[in-house]
Amino acid sequence: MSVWQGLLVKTEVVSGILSREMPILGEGAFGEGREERRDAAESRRRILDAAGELFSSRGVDEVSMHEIGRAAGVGQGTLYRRFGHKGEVCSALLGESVRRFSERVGERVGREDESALDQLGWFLGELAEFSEQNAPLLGAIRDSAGGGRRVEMYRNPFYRLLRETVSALLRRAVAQGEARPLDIECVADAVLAPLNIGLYLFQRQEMGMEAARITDALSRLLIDGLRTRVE
Amino acid sequence: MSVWQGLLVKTEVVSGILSREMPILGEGAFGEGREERRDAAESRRRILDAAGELFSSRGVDEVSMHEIGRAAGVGQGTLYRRFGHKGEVCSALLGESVRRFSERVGERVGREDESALDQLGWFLGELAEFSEQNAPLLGAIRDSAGGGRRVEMYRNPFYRLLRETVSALLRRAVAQGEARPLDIECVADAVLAPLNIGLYLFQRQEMGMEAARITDALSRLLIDGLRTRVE
DNA sequence: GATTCAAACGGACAATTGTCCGTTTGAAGT
DNA sequence: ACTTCAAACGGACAATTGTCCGTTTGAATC
Repeated sequence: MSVWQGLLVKTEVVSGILSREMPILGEGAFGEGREERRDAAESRRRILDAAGELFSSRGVDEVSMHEIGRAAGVGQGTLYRRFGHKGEVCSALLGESVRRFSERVGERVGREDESALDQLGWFLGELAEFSEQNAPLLGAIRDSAGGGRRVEMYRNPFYRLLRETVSALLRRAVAQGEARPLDIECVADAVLAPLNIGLYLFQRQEMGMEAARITDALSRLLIDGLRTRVE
Repeated sequence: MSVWQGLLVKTEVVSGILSREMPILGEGAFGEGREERRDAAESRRRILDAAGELFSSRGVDEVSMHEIGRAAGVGQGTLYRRFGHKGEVCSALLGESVRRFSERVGERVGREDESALDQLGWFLGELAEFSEQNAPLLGAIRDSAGGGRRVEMYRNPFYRLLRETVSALLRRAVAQGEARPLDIECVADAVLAPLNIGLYLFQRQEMGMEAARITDALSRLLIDGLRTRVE
């Protein structure tokens, strides 16, 4: 069971590249096959309700899976059948936020009348804002992706959405002569890396940097750095 | 007990900025206070020997802390007194590699006769090579930095060494007019982020990218991006 | 309504991490 | 050599994660 499993989100980002239905995460609809059985659907809801309650009252890190099961009134088998690990519970709880984020991004990044690099700068700001708002859940998701799940972070649909968005913007920027040529696949990951949740929280909380300082520095480094030289 | 505790390494990097003794990690010498008691020193060695043996025969992820203790012939109390968690065992085992790495870097980055940005490009290549060589231990260290230890990754002396090196190079590049002005503190983290072990392994193994492709793309993005425009 | 069975259920169980605490010991001072 | 005690020792114990498996149930079919 993948971390980002469940709900489908219609994404129409960047000239059709992501225009097909793409599973993101969350509670609810299924991609294919039959619908969830009624008891299964109720367990899912009860688990997520209980988890949301416990997380907001005591903090994500302080709540164990057993505790979630107990509060939801379901056994361990049921809990782990629905959500393979705590990261999946957190991913499901993020569903609504991700949906809003991807819609907001889709609206603006779809337009081709605006500079691609400007849109990329705006996108990085939005992503920072998203991380800021959802830091506890994102942190727990990161924590749960260790050992055999180490690469899961980068294979899930949400990260792929981010990467496809950045790739598409870079592609357009290069095609229109706004940015110099580059290895788009590889650079897309590199552009996203400085906003990984671990580093972001460290800079914000331990180094005491303002959010605007971080996004400004990234814009200057990456966006201005990519821009074709004015000679 | 910090992840990077123990051994001292003499670092003379970049015009004296890191010239004082700086604790990095490892087995052996202590920074201050009395020496380790003989039984404690022997426990440490036995633990590290056993861990090294088990790790190389079965893989880091497949070995538990209890197993290490049993193989080393020490109790759990002793094991956890020496190394607060598995990440610290891995850090200690990395000691020798880190020492060689920092010496190699120190030799070249100390010289001011070479372009700072060229040195930065070389440094990123060395760092990628280091990650490649030590991927299993680095991965396990990353995994162990979760929950309450989420920021530990960025506070440990090894990461600080990396950041100081990058900062110093950026500072010199800006001072000499080779790079345009920028927020050095913030950009140093951003420059290092694309080489974090999780992403690096994903690109190498899952995306099938060659090491040279990754470092080339980073050089073009970051180094060329920072370079002052030729007008 | 009865039959059927894949899916869901729950709770015991195994494995791992990390802590606690009563006992032992190295080494410094007398 | 004897005393002293901070530090180290080991192993039981608590907490958490994740799996297994016998039992139950929803819903499609007859």
